[in-house]
Amino acid sequence: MRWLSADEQSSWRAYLRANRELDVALDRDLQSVGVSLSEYELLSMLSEAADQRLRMSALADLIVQSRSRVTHTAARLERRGWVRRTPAPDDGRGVLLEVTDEGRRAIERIARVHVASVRRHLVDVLTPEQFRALGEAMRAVREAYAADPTTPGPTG
Amino acid sequence: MRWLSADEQSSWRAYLRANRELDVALDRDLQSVGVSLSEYELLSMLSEAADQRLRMSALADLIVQSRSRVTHTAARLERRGWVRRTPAPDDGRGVLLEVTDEGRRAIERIARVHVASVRRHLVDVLTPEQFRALGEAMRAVREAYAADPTTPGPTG
DNA sequence: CTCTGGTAGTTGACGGTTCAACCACTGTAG
DNA sequence: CTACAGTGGTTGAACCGTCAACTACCAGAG
Repeated sequence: MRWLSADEQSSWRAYLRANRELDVALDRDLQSVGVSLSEYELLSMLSEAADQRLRMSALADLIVQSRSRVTHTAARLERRGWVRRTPAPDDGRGVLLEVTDEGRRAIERIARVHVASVRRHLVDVLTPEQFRALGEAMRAVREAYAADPTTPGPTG
Repeated sequence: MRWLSADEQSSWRAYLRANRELDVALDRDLQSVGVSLSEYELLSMLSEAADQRLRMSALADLIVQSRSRVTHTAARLERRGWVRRTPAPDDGRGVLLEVTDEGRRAIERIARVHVASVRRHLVDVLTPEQFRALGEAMRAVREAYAADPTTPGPTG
């Protein structure tokens, strides 16, 4: 069994801790305008979609969340009037989620806060090369994950 | 207000998604031996400490979790007999958490699974340079976070 | 047509995290 | 000594995510 070298250990832990700090910082900034990061992710994917609507399952895949979680999150956003459910025309099982006008206004407002937050805590604290390298590495992780047959993803 | 460029957007999203995938994969592997990632982090920090004991607050800072969360997690691990609370000798408010013999055995067993998991989903899917660059970037994020006066950390 | 296996989404219970109080103790000021 | 602000840690309720079950529907086989 191969353990991690001291350097590897250090990098791995930096990743783990920074990750949590970043999460705390981003969530804190978003909470100040009343949404969580996962709610924001859902809203922003939706707002970028053609017609600002997506199937529940497509949404779940995009933001890497379980279907169940998307259902719950969508229900919360629906209660706030930011999102609306409609049956999918082509598939009787499917549901389309779409942004309401009020939701659209909310997203625009929130996006400013969020982008500033991402810059402040991540993008602007790295050199452009560092940030690019980070992106490269994370894309590689995603590819490996997608290619791994034993990781079916959260389909709950 | 400066938005993110297309490249930045792409890297940021890769980070966000890969992050979640990694979390799912690592947690899944750890669940197979009956612990969560945050339980494991607590245990491993404890087992590396001098005398295998740490103050609750020191532990919380190390693993970047709220004090409240550490209290709850420790209570769970205590119920399993892996960890034990003792009053701190030098500070009447303080509590030392220490690993039990049974806990020590459990950690050794679990560490093997976890290291293999980290290698498989992260370290081994990157080139050594990519992984080093990732570590560098994350260390920079941590430094910036620590230097930021408005991020007091989770002290709940 | 029925049967069957698989997909889309929802539901509710359970378990972990967060949040806001809260208690106990420390240490400094008067 | 008392007063008081600050720290260490715990508690319980509310909240969110997970998990397993479930409904409804689709699609292919016979």
